[in-house]
Amino acid sequence: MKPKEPANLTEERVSRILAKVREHDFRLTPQRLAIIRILAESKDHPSADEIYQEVRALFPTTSVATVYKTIALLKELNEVLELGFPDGSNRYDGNRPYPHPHAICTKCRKIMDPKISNVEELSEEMKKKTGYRFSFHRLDFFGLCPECQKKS
Amino acid sequence: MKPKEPANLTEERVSRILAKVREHDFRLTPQRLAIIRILAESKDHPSADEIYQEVRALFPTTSVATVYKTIALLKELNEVLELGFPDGSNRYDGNRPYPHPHAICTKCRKIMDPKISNVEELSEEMKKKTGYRFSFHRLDFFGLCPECQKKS
DNA sequence: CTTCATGCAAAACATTTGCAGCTGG
DNA sequence: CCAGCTGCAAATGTTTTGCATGAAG
Repeated sequence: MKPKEPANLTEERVSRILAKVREHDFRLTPQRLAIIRILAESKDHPSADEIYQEVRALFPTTSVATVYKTIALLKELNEVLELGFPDGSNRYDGNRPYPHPHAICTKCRKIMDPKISNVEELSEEMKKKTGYRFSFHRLDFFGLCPECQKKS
Repeated sequence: MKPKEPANLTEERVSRILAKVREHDFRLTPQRLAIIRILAESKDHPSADEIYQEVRALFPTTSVATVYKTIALLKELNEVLELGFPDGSNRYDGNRPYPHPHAICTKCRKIMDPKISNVEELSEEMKKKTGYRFSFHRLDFFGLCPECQKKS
């Protein structure tokens, strides 16, 4: 049993995203609302297909295209973070849509988002050494999660 | 004009990789040798397709499959680093096959590899907070390179 | 010689696109 | 009402796979 976050946190996320959607004059369809809700509720970085399956449970005629288009919309509004992997699998984080470090299990694919200190320092150092002007970053650590360590 | 690395550095990489290929009893075909050489010579993180085009110039009958199989082989031997992106494009680094930070231009796609300090500290902090046992990481900063900043 | 690698084409996947019809505001 | 969204299916782009032929050791 995973301890559920208080509902009001989810609701806060949902209404923040809805506000932004309206603010940009995008339409609020039932499918979009469902996808937004799924992303705001999930703590486990779902894939596009997982989102698709969940929406289907509510709106059986929904197509993958709509899921991808909605995700694209949310990316544009900076309200979802896309985590793409070399094997083609994408995972989405609708709760922390800004760059942050991930701990990713290479066996069960579980992703954790601990808060850690001063990635900004590194960014500053990179900027000085390269002359680039950075707008975002990606920091992932790969290995075995505690459960998978026990099993191996 | 980019200053060419001394040829012996490339040769060092090539023979290190060749040694490892032989050591693991994999065959040394002309195609593999060509791909290894391309990776060792390149300073610019080529894509699979770019490697394919280069090999084709030398061995016109070479297939993409061979390129991918050879890359897979080199990944297995830890002699190439694969950088996958959400859009499906992959880039390869045959010179620094261990995790290291990248500065990636979001416009022209140029990649730089500056050496920066203490990513290990972050790794340690992540380990303490998550209980994961990490084996590698990925750290990329995205933004505009100096040239693209001027143009914009 | 024998096994492994190659090359071709087809398959596999995730994502995108074109378009007719539907619907939110 | 009508611009924008949906759903379907076909297209896309990249990587993988099956299998007959060829070459490394």
